[in-house]
Amino acid sequence: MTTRWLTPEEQRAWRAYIAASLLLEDAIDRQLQQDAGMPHLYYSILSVLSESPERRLRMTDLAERLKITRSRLTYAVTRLEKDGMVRREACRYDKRGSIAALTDDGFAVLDRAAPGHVETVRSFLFDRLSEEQVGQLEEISTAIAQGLQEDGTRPASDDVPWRRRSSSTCS
Amino acid sequence: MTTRWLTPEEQRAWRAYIAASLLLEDAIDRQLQQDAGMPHLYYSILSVLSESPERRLRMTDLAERLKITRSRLTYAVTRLEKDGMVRREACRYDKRGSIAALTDDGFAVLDRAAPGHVETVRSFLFDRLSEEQVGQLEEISTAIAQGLQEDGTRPASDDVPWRRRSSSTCS
DNA sequence: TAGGTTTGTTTCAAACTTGAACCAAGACCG
DNA sequence: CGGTCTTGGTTCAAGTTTGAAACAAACCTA
Repeated sequence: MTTRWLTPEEQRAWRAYIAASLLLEDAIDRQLQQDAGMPHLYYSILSVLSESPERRLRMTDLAERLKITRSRLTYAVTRLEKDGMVRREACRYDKRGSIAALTDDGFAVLDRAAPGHVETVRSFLFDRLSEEQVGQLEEISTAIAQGLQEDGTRPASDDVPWRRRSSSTCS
Repeated sequence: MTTRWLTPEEQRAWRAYIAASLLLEDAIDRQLQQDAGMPHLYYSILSVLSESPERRLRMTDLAERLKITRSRLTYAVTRLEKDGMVRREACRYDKRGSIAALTDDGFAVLDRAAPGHVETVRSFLFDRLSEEQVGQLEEISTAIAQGLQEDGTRPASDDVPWRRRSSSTCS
């Protein structure tokens, strides 16, 4: 099977995409580091928690939503806990489980940083795109994400069709 | 000035984008780590070098093309040099300069890994998009990248309009 | 219900990134 | 020239990420 190389159009799209995503993440990380003292991911953790019922979520569910590994999340939450933004609680129904809960301090920080963050996302992303493009971006991103989740690191193909990990709310 | 929050459409686009970019980078990093023993960025370094005149480039120019900091590049090149993929050479015309040159070994590794890499990019990205969407992705990405480069970490606005760092080829 | 497997989470070492500080070497200017 | 500013690169410490290994609790299943 000979390789199907990228067409010139694909090349251009790919390179532009790489550059844009690098630059964008960088800009957002810098802004949040400045204004909230934490990188984007950490801010996202607070953000997701703040929108969850009772502002708490099990570690695995949190990792799932953020599309990161559990290990990475453990590290991040440990830091956030040290800073008092998050508190870890035991899960009553499953003694293995551990729940991350947003503290009032954490919420306050999020609240203070949110306007600046939104402004940044707006000025670097949405201000540059037409309404149409925003829709296109969503569709493109969704298509990509979907493809990547279906198989993740697919367990040998002789496995069960595919079962989504059920997320027990646990509280 | 009251914050202009993201509209529901923007929210969706933003979240989908974040998820997609995280997942995609992850998948590509894993594939390359597997097949080439190095993360995506390191592979890109070899790739950019391989397309440069004489397969060599000054550190600053390389960093510029890859949209990364010089510090990050220094670290990466040091590793690649240790692995024999790249060689550092002095710059004749500017004694400060240092040039990264792709070695034959480096080229060989690149050559061997390229098909798998392209295949991955294809299957996770381009196979999921229509021809039209590829064009849209390029336009969107270009718009974003452009906005982010113009100002970078803009030096106080009372500065010179903006001058692109000239990239002396130096050899 | 003992033994084996899966699931939820953390731990650990190695690799990588960040940003500020540092050190030359070129560029400028009086 | 001699001082000063800028540019190209590296260094260093602190922070983050990775992936594999370790654990413990829950879940089978015979």
